[in-house]
Amino acid sequence: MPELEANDLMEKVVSLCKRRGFIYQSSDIYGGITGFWDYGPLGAELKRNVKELWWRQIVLLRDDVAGLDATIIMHPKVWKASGHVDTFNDPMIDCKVCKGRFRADQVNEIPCPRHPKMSVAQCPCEKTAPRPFNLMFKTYVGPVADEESVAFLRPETAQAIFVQFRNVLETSRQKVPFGIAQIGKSFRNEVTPRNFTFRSREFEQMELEFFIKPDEAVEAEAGSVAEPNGSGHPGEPQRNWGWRAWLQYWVEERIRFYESIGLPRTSLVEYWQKPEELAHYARATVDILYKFPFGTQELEGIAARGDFDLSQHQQFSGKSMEVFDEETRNAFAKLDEEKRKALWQRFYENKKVDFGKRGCPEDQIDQRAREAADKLLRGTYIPHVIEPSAGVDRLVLALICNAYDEDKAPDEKGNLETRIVMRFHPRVAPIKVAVFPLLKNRPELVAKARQVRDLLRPHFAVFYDEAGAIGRRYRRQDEAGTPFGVTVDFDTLGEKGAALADTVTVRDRDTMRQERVKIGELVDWLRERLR
RNA sequence: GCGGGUGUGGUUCAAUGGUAGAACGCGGGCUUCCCAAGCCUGAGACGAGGGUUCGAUUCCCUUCACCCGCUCCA
Repeated sequence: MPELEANDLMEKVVSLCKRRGFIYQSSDIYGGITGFWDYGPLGAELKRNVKELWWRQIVLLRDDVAGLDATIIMHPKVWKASGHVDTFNDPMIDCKVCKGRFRADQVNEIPCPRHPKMSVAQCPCEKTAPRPFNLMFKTYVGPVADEESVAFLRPETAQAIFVQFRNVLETSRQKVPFGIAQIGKSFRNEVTPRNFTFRSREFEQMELEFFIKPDEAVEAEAGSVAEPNGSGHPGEPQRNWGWRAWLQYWVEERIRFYESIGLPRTSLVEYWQKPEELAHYARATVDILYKFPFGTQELEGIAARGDFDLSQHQQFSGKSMEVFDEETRNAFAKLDEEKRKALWQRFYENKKVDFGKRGCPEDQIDQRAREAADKLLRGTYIPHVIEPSAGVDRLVLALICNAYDEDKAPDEKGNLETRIVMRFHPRVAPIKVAVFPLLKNRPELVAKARQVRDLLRPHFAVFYDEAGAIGRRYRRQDEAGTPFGVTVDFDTLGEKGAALADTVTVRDRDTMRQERVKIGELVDWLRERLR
């Protein structure tokens, strides 16, 4: 494709999305609503395919991940424990002059950026009144809208997984290491939704919380903790993997996934956050970015979060989030005294740091860290977690941007015309195969084509079309990204002899070349190419 | 949240203080033996609200949405 200006490309993508029914503005007839988008017929299929492929890859094809489907509204304490309420509930004051935003309770201490000798409270700049600034959508549960009934729409799906950790553990017969996966809607009242669907206020996430043993437990069991070699897929999980190896494993697994649905590796960027960028509870975070026309932006974040989340919920709920791990207990029992002591010490030191970060009272830190280290030696610990967290909508947008292409194709008279074609990977293509009678005014062709449609329909997403010239119908499907077009012609009816009878042409979206395939073999032929 | 820009059929664009046009697309019909062909025909728009005016899609105000730059982004 000739290099398009990024802005032009986005405009073309947005207009195609509307024209072909991938994405519309929410509440379009009322003028739209900022930050909300709807998926039309093709978009809905595309998005479903993405979610199903993720679920298949993460849950169905593995022994060690279980699924979950939790509610959007949860007990408000969930967001207390997670930190979402406190971090974002502070009233903020915006300065209209310097555009700064300050916590209302700090304006007396913070110097004004324009008048550094004065505090924000003292400076003459025009400022807004203090306003609550919380990115969580608030609602009320039950008929009375008072403070008692306040609840929030979840700003991420992850917390539901932590909250149901105990239940899943007990009913799924999983043992650490294992994961819990969930796909679902999340809501953030973003200040500035921007870039089409990239940052929306209502969006969908695909999140996995993969629970692993603390490194000290791994070392007790395996003798040492594997040092990942920096880059590349580390292969099948091993019992000596600590969090670093698991992190790398999931980064590579996820990149492979993106490649498997058609995003070339060259379109992706793997970004290891610098220590100063990390959230306070994160040990490491790797972003997988996609080179969107409007910039290289995050598709997925893979965070090593230690035991922060489960610990928080244990503290706030009073319910234990610990697991008893027989292997760990037995391993520690067999260790010599010196090694056991060394691992105890290391775990204890790490715990002290963690408790400190979580705001544990100074005078309790030491004792609680000791208790946790003692428990570890008896095989009881709070699992650590690796969290691959992906945005469905931004992935769909990436697939659409990646698929958009223009090339030149000859029309009926042989003149070259611009052809817009969505080069979706067949796995994600909304429609897998279109079926056409070559001409619609020949009842025999139409009848046969409908038979072929009915034959394929139980197996694939099929679109049947008999309107207009055959070339026009091919082009329509090019814009929908349909990888295959099946045409019933006169050969199919046996007019050129028995050898071609009951064969159809299959037209390839990308090459526009055709191949004759027997109707009886069509399902298998297509299935092989749609895998 | 701030500043700038843009809002006309599904899409992309025109014109106008006095009946809003086109191209492509879409529906129906004819035609057509493989890549947006042709013929006939049909449906379809001034983002919303207010104001000025005899009359507003056009001028003014407000609002909403989208785009660009800042800001924000657990």
